[in-house]
Amino acid sequence: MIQTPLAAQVTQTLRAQGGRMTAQRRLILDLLQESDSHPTAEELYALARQSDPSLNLSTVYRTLNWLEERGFVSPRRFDDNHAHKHFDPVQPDAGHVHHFHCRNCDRVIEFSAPQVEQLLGQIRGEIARQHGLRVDDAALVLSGLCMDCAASA
Amino acid sequence: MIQTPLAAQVTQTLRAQGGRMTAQRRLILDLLQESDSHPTAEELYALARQSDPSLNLSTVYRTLNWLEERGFVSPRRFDDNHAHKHFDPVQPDAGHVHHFHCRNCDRVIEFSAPQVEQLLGQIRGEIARQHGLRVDDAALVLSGLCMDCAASA
DNA sequence: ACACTATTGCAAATCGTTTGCAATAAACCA
DNA sequence: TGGTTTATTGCAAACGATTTGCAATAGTGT
Repeated sequence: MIQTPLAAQVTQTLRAQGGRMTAQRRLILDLLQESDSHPTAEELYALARQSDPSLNLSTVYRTLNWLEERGFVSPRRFDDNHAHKHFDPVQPDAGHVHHFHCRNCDRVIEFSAPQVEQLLGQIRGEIARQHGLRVDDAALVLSGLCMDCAASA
Repeated sequence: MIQTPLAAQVTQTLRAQGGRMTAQRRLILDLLQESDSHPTAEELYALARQSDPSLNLSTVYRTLNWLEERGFVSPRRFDDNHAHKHFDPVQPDAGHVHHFHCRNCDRVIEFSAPQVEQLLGQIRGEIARQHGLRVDDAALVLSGLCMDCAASA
């Protein structure tokens, strides 16, 4: 059986923990890996049902939570209002990535910017000292219109 | 009647739009203005009920939404998981503010960092060109432990 | 003071997500 | 290969945060 890298890695972890690789999980994993815009559970569910109409939404959520607990995806909310989580497949090798969120179509685009890393290094220390905080993480989120939405506007 | 700046401003807008300044709204506005850590609706509700036990949670939500629609507060989610909105009173004069979120006590601390503004100026153009995006806004969120939580850890 | 209608409290609905449970099906073993 | 074990599924019901319909209440301009 051909496996996408993600599915292969997950299968290993699964085996090691007495878990089982099911058709549903494989489907969800493959869709997650293909997708470039970090999908929400609903989006993944809609896609998955094209291949397996009997798949249940709660299975999608359970799979995503399982993946999250083991560090294979990380959830993010981009919309401050009625917000659903987007699931971001984690590439262990890639450094810190930042995100752009299209406020029209809800699509998410990843980018990395070395200058940002550098600045964050400074800022973190400075802010930490100034306010007495312990800064563990920094996320930069840009928002606006993606290429497609900008074109059709 | 003594009015906090926020309440005064809101009253003006209210009048201009045929709205009414009620005791509930005044209470919520004053608490919002006093509070330094951007409170959630529930937090505001709990505080407000100390003065007015008959206040209803839906009134808090309605007031916050009304304020949001007119640009007096802006909602933000900091926790990527089970997340509630925090409401951030908007100071028209202050420039772009960024946020620190304590992952232990959920407190939010504002800060401004001119260097970030500067960098964003560069990045925005670069990212925009590179990915064909139109970048309208940028938010930097730091997270970790606030002073109090860091001390007691 | 009166009338007009914006706003309230209440209860029920909503949205995204989670959970209990009995039925199903991977994985391990004879 | 078939049988056993138990992790995983589908379903329906529960969940927490937020929103809504509605009749009762109370600001505001006259």
